[in-house]
Amino acid sequence: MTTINDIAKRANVSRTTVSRALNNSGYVSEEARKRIMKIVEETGYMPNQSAKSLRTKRSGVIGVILPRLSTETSTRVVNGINEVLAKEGFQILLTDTELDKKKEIEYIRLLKSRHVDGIILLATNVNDELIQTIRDVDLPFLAIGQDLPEVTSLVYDDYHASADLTNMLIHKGHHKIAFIGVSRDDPSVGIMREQAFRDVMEREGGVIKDHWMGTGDFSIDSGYEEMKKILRASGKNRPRAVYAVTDRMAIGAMEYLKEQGYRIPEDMAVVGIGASSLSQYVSPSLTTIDYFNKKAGQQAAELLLAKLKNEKVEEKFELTYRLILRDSV
Amino acid sequence: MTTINDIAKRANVSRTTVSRALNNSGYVSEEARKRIMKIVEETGYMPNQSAKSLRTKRSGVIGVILPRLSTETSTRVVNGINEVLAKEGFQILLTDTELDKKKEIEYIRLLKSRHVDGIILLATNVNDELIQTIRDVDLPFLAIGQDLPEVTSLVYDDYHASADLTNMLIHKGHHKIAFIGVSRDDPSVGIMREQAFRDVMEREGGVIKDHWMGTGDFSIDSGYEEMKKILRASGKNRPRAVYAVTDRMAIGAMEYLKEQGYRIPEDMAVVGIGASSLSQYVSPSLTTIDYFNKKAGQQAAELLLAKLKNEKVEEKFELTYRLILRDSV
DNA sequence: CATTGGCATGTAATCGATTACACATTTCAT
DNA sequence: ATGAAATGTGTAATCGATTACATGCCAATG
Repeated sequence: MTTINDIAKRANVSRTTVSRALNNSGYVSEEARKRIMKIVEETGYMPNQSAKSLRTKRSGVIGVILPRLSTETSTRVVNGINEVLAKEGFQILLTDTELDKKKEIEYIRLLKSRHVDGIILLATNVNDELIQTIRDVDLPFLAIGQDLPEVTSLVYDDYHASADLTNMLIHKGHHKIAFIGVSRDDPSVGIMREQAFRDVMEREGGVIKDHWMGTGDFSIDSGYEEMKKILRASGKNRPRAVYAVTDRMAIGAMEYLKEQGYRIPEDMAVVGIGASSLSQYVSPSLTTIDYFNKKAGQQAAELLLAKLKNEKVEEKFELTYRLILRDSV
Repeated sequence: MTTINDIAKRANVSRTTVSRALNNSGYVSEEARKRIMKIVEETGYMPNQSAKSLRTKRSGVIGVILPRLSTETSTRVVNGINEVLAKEGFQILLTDTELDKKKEIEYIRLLKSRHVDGIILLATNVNDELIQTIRDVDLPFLAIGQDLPEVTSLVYDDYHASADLTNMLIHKGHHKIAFIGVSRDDPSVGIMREQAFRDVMEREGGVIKDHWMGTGDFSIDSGYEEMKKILRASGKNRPRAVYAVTDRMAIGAMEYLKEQGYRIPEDMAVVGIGASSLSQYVSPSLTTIDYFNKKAGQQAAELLLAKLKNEKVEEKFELTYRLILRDSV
């Protein structure tokens, strides 16, 4: 492996000059610069990033913490992040918490020790230890998906998105709507979306029944199972629509409905949230809400870059969404 | 930021002893060890990885190079890789070439300069400069998806998978099969799959016509467009089945067929490759081939770990696959 | 009792970069 | 002509860890 010293020797200068030439800092004669660059070309020399990072305290690496590596949402966000960061010469150090809150905290520390320049967290929950850890590591930090106090957060407007979706159902004539949510550990998905649903239903005179309210775990299977439970518990007085807080659960619900011979949307309307690629190609195509995840990733990366340049950035950002009306309603 | 020196001072030992305690190397008295560990706990000290890596030449980071961050195949593979590596305390440094061959090479060098311990490349093409670069960086290296000479490669058995799929179509009574492939830049997908198709068709008396052979670009849209072209060019004597080399293109083709009122599979059978989650939920569900991408990722990671431990590993590995028969045939 | 070897710890070199500071030379304004 | 400013280069310290080598102690061995 060639080092800066090798280059210096071959170019007959000190390594100081090589460093200056490479980083465009200080004065270097045109002559020396050319000589150095030529040798750099020839040898394919690349500065050792560990050494550089040790000295400068910057690594050109951004840590990204995901709840799950294999969901479309995560992938899209990472894609957006990467697009922006790669352009600026940053790399992504990826970690996957597998939805484990302990790991979330552990990884924040780990990334710090790995000298990342900043961290983007796709947050799924909010708790004091997490906030404390983020404060401790004292790095440019960005959260996506949950509103973390005193942390720059990009949040989806879950409340209004959910309210719009519910409203739409009601205005299409559905008053009896089943709901498939998730655990309240996840404030955005588990609480906000449900709250908006309940608020709108109440305001607009919809019918809410306890046994029409299911709780899944984000998976397609859980959507299927919850739908089954709801219909079995309902008997004759069944809901005429079902609102699942994620596309995957909505698609699970659709599967069960189709199996049981219900026609969608005539017998039962179905809606989800997320605009997954699945939602577009299932039959009938699923009405859903697009959260523009990729754009969220891009914006997060841009904000992080601004922070790295010591620009002041606001603390809260609300992301936009779009209702996509399709054939399932 | 606390360093090893801070710990040493507070524990009244030299940093050598702290290092030994932390790495379980050499002798450390039980007493000293306890004192050190206690302070480490209290301060939440984590060794600076840049310094460590500079000295030891190992970073605990594995570079992963993807052709595209946002495909299901990539995601599954990365997921498998991460599962295995995380367990061993490795992190993933992610790069996305956006299908650019230049970047592929650039990133290999970059990862080297970042001191990664090894590289896993999801390869999409094979060329001399690539091989040369891999040889140059001289790192534990693993390729997935293409057979790179003199590089440990995990390859999908594209030829036999494609042959099986074609055979299946023929034995279901389809002799007139359209084919939607991709550019020959990609040996595995662009050449092997087509070659197997042609070989089987010839052997089994299938009908191949030039205007039944399309070339897409992996996207759903391109599947749609190619299907349109093929049917328009065919007139009355149209194919009775279409084999697209990826699920996404198959789904695009299905979209067009459905739009035009063809019944699947009665009027036209459709098959793809990849076992995407889409394939399961489109209507009718798509017959496809599962390449077990996640397992491929796991195996790649395991092999890389073996290499890191200086174990000898073979150069070529053939991955298994599974034909999934669904309703589109 | 002298010697050997295990245990515990410390000193200082080292990894490969950046950078404060010093020094020499050239340029330029007054 | 002269001092100040600009230009070009080098010396050596530094970042935070690991590790070869040295040293001292103590118990066991013959």
